[in-house]
Amino acid sequence: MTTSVVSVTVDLVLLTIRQGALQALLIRRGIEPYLGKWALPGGFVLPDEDLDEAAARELREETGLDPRTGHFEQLATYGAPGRDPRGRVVTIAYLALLPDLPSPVAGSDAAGAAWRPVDDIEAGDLAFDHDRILADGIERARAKLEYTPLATAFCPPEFTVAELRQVYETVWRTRLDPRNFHRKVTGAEGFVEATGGTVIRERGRPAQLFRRGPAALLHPPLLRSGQV
Amino acid sequence: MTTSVVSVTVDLVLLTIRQGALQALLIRRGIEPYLGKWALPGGFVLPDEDLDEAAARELREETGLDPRTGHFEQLATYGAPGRDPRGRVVTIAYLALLPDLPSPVAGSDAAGAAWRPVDDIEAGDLAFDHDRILADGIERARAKLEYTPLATAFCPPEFTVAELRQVYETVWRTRLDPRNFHRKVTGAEGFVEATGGTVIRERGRPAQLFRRGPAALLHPPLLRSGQV
DNA sequence: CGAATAGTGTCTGTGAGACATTATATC
DNA sequence: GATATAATGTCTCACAGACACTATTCG
Repeated sequence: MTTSVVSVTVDLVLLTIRQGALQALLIRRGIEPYLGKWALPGGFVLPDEDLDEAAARELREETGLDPRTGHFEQLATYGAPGRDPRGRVVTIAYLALLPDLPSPVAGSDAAGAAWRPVDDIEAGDLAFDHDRILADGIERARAKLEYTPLATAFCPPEFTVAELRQVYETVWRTRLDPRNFHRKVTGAEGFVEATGGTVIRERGRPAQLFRRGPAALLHPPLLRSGQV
Repeated sequence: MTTSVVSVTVDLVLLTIRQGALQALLIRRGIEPYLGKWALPGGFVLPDEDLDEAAARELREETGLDPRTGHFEQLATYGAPGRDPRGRVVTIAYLALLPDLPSPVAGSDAAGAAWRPVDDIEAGDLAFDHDRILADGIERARAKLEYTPLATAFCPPEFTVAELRQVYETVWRTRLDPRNFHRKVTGAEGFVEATGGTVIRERGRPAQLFRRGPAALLHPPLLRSGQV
């Protein structure tokens, strides 16, 4: 039996909603290969580190965020033989859904880091196979909004129904009926809980504030196929 | 930046339905560590092999099956530092849903291989962290039957609605109403297509034969939460 | 007051689940 | 004939989507 000795990295698809657009955190590479190109943040797994730990450490290093903020999960693993010119590198990609951060890129050690609207990133813009990893992450996020309450991961701890609706509209790139959306969100068991507070964003009637509820799955789900 | 040099393997969660039970293919280990213990089939990734290729090769070696039979997808990656006593081994697990095979374990190179009902496999029965990998695979299969037509992957190329229903009943461990199930399956766009043939399994009215349809997702889905 | 946003109510069509009925085979 | 399985139909309730209407703020 032949063993295959390879390097193992983690790469992060960090998604947030800023300025009404779904955005991903990218870093500008400071070393070869792909020097100067944009790439997903990531790095090598340390010898005594579990994969989740490595991803959480990279998240802290790149954003200063605690992985318990928002949502964090393993996405998929990529290991085509030629994906890194330096040799055999297998990367485990992680997906994080984050609220709009006050200090976007706090403690980044990369040459440069920036949030970029995912619609502005075109095929070939990113180093390695990061185009595909990013696309897979976005698709995972879109699908998960249907059956899980993860849209709340894009929101601050307290949010209004309208803000949650804007998350869905931004991620799915659709328009949703505010009245039906309100009824479905407040009717789905454990999706959101009223905090009792209210807030006025611009003008109009004050909106109730909610926090995320305890449900792990949405019953009934909010389907993209419908028009809500 | 420190690189982490590790070995990379693929492990397979192979699921089928035999004798009315959801069963997984296990091999009895012929070498240390865990000599004599049951484990998931798998092996090292070869130097010039993509991960999917390695998993497909292992599938062929263990079962003689072509990966295009049934359904095949990446499940998740496991890499806790102590999961293999020989050193750092990261494993990418794959999930396959297979029809009941005529020759269960054709060309296996393992000391012994057998289909085992998953309900008979208890915590601690399997080597390494394969208990958890198997559990993750079963849960993935259960969830995917809701929103995708993958139940057909457990069936031969032509099957009856009753056989498809038995797949759902076996995987979900529930009873489904045959009449409502028939209406929902034949009503879901692209789930199944009638071949025109009929067959009599034991006695009773002949059943229509179907093949899998072109749909990748079920609209509307078949939800576990309901009673069908 | 009007404009804007938040939230509730009402109506209609469709699907889920419960279950009756008909169809076609074997014994 | 009886029995078993397949397939269709019927009924009721709940939810989805469309959209009218009320509530509460700012200017």
